[in-house]
Amino acid sequence: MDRRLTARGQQRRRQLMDEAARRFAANGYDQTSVAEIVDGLGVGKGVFYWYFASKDELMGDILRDAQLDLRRAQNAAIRDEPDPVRRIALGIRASIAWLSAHRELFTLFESAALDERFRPILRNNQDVAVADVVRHLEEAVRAGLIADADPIVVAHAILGVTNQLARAFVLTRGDDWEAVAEGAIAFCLGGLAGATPAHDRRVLVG
Amino acid sequence: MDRRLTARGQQRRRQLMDEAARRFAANGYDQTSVAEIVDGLGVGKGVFYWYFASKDELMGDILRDAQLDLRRAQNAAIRDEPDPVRRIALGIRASIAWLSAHRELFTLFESAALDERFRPILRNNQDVAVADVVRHLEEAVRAGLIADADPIVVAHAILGVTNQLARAFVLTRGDDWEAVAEGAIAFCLGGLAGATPAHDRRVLVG
Amino acid sequence: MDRRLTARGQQRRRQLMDEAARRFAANGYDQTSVAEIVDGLGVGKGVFYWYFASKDELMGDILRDAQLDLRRAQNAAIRDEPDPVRRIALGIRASIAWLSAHRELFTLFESAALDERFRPILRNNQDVAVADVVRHLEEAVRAGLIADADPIVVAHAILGVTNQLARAFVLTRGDDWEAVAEGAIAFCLGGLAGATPAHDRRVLVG
Amino acid sequence: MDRRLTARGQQRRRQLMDEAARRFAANGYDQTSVAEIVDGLGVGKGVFYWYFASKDELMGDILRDAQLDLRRAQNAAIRDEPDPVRRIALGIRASIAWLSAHRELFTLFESAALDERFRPILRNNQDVAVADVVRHLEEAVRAGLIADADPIVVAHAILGVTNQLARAFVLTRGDDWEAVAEGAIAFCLGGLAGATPAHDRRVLVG
DNA sequence: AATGAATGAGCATTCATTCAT
DNA sequence: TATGAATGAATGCTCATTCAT
Repeated sequence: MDRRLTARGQQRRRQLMDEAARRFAANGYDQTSVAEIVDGLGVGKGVFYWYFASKDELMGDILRDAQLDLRRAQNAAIRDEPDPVRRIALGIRASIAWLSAHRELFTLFESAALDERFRPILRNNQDVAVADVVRHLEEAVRAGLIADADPIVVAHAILGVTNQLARAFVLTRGDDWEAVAEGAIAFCLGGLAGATPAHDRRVLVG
Repeated sequence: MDRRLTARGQQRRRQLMDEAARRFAANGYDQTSVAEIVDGLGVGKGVFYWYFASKDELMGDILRDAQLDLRRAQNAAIRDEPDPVRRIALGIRASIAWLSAHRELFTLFESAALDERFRPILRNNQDVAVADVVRHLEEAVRAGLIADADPIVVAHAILGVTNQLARAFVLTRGDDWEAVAEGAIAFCLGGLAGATPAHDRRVLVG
Repeated sequence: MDRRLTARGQQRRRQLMDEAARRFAANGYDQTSVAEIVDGLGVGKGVFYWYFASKDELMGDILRDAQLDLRRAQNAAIRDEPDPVRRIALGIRASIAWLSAHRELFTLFESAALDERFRPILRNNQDVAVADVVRHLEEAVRAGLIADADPIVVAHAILGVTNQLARAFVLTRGDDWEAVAEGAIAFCLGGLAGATPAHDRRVLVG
Repeated sequence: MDRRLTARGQQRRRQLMDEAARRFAANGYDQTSVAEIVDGLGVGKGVFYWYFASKDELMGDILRDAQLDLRRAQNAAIRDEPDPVRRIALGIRASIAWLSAHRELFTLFESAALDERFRPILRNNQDVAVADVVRHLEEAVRAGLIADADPIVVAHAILGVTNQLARAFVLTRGDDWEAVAEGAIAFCLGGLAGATPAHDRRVLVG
């Protein structure tokens, strides 16, 4: 589906993606019909297939777009921060902020991760995210800032905390994302022991 | 659907639930047809509706059964352990062991949690799990064993670590569950700082 | 689509094939919808897909069935006839008789022969038919009964005459098939010259 | 759709008809979408409906054009030939030559002849062709050149041979059309007996 | 308890045609 | 003349559920 789109066309395409993302998140991909999406926009069914080759392709486009945006937000937040531990904390903050601002995309990520058809699209991205955190962790270990543990395991643990807290508090209860981010960062740094790594406490961002 | 079932009937019902759980986990609930399930067992379609009122009800039964079993495993592991921090660690171990032994049910939990139709069934259970951990946490705080932080947040963080590591290493890569459990427990206790709570290190089970 | 069918099932399947063949012949394959076929029989749409995996598969089954039947009729007509020229004449007669009795299948053959999707199914059969005639021709040449010409070309010419006369007179005008068969045989034997091959004239069957 | 067309317009119209004929022949009329045709030419969909009122009308125009051209070729080949049998032979030659030069139109004729929507357009023409051959035949019979048989039947037989050989050898196998024409003429003149009509053999053209 | 058969609403997708620019 | 956009009826096919036996 490679069409020369006018400005109006671009806009329509966006509308369709947004409407679809909203509904996919609310009711699930399979439970949402193309008819529902176009009806929600008050356009004919043909419009959909003018912009997307299939429902699957639309989903793929939504996911790829969203991943790119999330990644951009994370990188922007981390840029220029020399301290690797603070970089991790800033990444957690940025992630929760983004997930809070794009709740339906968060939901979409989670269900796509469980779906044979879409997992491949996400997998690569998840791997990149883990690799990023791993890099920070290794730097921090070398600098003696944190304990020496398998960085891949730790990276997954951090992602697990971040996602679960975002899901439980931001998504489900609508809590203030900054407080949630504080909690996530604190737990990741000190665990149950509540200790902070071996440098000053400025690491707690914000 | 409350039938007096013969022994053979009970067995048939089990077969159907197992076959369905396997397929739901592999291909998704919506992507799995009733026809597929009964064909997989080599029986007619009538059999299905003899034992279950609907596909949704079958899913509900599978989920409830599985939750009950997981909960039993967790309680059995914790029973008699006086130290609240060790209870948490034992709970993490038991959870990862169970998820490793019932991978398809783990997958099922995750997708059901995202599905309007089944979330209610899980929600209650998730809440109970959180409440359990919260109880251990509060006791541990009172005993001065761990730092004082919002126990609900911490409980969710622990669940997040546990599930994410189980998913990433046990489900996806098929790693040895005991090593994964060690990693999860270590991270939960000490975070990046790697400190262990203010009592002896025997807390690391196994 | 390999189902164990009861007697009633077999009957339904037949009904569907007959109804479909009639409509395909009348309006064309693409112009005939599955809905039309099942409505014509007063059954639900699901019935169709209980018996056939797809509309294409149904068409294939119809064609294969028909070819088998035509071939049987031809072979039955030829059996026991020692004279190769008479065998050809008998084959022409049998073909025109069959086409007259199954006009809608005749039409179906012709359109399938032009359709990428179904040509493969027919091609093989057409080749077999040509090969059969070729065999008779070669025997007749060896016996000095007919002139020596490229048998493959002649075989095609005979098929061309047979089909065209059947189409023009039996299908379109509804003429008596026996008279048409006489005309076809006469032309094939003698062409415009009107000569009959070098043996007695009993070759003109019937 | 009767537009005053500029030179460029005429050209566009031709382009569309050629592209469409090619695709209709290759994939079938119903299987070919208007979108496919205009995309193949790299123009917008509006162009199509500027030149043709509908897809059906386009097909009609293609068929009428082609028939006219074939008829012209046949007449040009026959003109000035006084011998009626030779006229028939020349007609066969001219037809096979033309069909060989316009294979996609040949295919189109055959499928249109089976289609309710287009048969009327062809029928008239086929009747004219038969009537032409009938006239030659009657003249030949009066002149004592050929045997006396129902001329309408014979005319159809001749068309059957011509089309079938053209289809089998020129279309399908790509054989040299002149050899195929020889075979067709020989069979039409002498049938299996191989006799040539009661005048000199110069009748075999070429 | 179990089977083969049937139902029919629902779905993704196609496509001839029209329209605004 | 030409384009991108839009329409909406129609199509092949699926599937949860029901029914007769």
